[in-house]
Amino acid sequence: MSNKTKASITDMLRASNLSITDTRVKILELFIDSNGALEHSSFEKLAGHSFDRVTVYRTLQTFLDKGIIHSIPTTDTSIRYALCKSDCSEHDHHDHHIHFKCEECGNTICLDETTVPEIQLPKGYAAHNIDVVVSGVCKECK
Amino acid sequence: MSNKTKASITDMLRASNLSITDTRVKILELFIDSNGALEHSSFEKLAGHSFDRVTVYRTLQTFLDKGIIHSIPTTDTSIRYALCKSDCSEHDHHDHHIHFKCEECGNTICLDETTVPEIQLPKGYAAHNIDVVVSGVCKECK
DNA sequence: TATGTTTATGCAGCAGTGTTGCGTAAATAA
DNA sequence: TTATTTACGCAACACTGCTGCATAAACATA
Ligand SMILES: [Zn+2]
Ligand SMILES: [Zn+2]
Ligand SMILES: [Zn+2]
Ligand SMILES: [Zn+2]
Repeated sequence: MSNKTKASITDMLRASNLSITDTRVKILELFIDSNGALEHSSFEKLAGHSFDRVTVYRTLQTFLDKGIIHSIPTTDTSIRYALCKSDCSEHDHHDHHIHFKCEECGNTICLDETTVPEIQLPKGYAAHNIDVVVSGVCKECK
Repeated sequence: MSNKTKASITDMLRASNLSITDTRVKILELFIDSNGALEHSSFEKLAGHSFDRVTVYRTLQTFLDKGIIHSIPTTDTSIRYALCKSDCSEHDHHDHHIHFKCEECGNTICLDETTVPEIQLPKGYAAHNIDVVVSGVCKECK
């Protein structure tokens, strides 16, 4: 982790009116380093048990609220999170990209270059949010 | 539950080479009656604690394996299941419809009349399955 | 830099969820 | 009806997510 990245992490936190704490910086570092979606249990493993489970929960919830990360739906019981790259803010997420889950390596990634297609809903349904999760084989594993 | 439906339930089970047991019949009845997606905890409530939690888990897993039900991704930790209406079979699910989760009533339903759109993936990615979950307000709640 | 106030963290404890092993009961085959 | 196969129920366990509260850390102010 370069000093440059560390500086941008503190900037991110300040921009969301969050105080700079070791846990928050570390979790953001993990997001940046991982370059993909992380599930909850990953943080404890990756961070080497250096902070409490409860703190991780609260930190992720805070990041979600502030529009720093977004959650990705899964068909298992874990929730995955990834950094918001567009300019999301508090109560105003607008990540409109597709998520890809590789069946080989298990990684889930944000396909930032994609956009979710227009969905034609039956009459009477109003859409607020659309989640598209594609599973298959990623370009590393093919 | 009419006798006619009961007969078709036993047919469903026989078609998948599953023995006819009270639990399996009851769970299929609940699916048919609910007309939507059920999450795990629903079964225990709806069935009035008439069978064990473990049995429910195993039954749902069996139904998933046999292509009788499909799972629907969520951003919470619950998994929702719904009956497959197309002719899915063991190891060969091909439900290509959109799922809708209502933010008002909380219900999740299969929009059987819809089809998932073509998704343009970046080079190197191979898609096996596409899940589209739209959240918003359903036609009952608007 | 030192001090007071606000905020985040860690811990203990709890409820809910999902899994495994094993003996018993039920369903199917004969 | 009996034998064999399969499913069920129970006990026990691990994991997950949450809450309250005391303490520690971060921030604002002087
Ligand atoms: Zn992969
Ligand atoms: Zn994403
Ligand atoms: Zn509704
Ligand atoms: Zn469906």
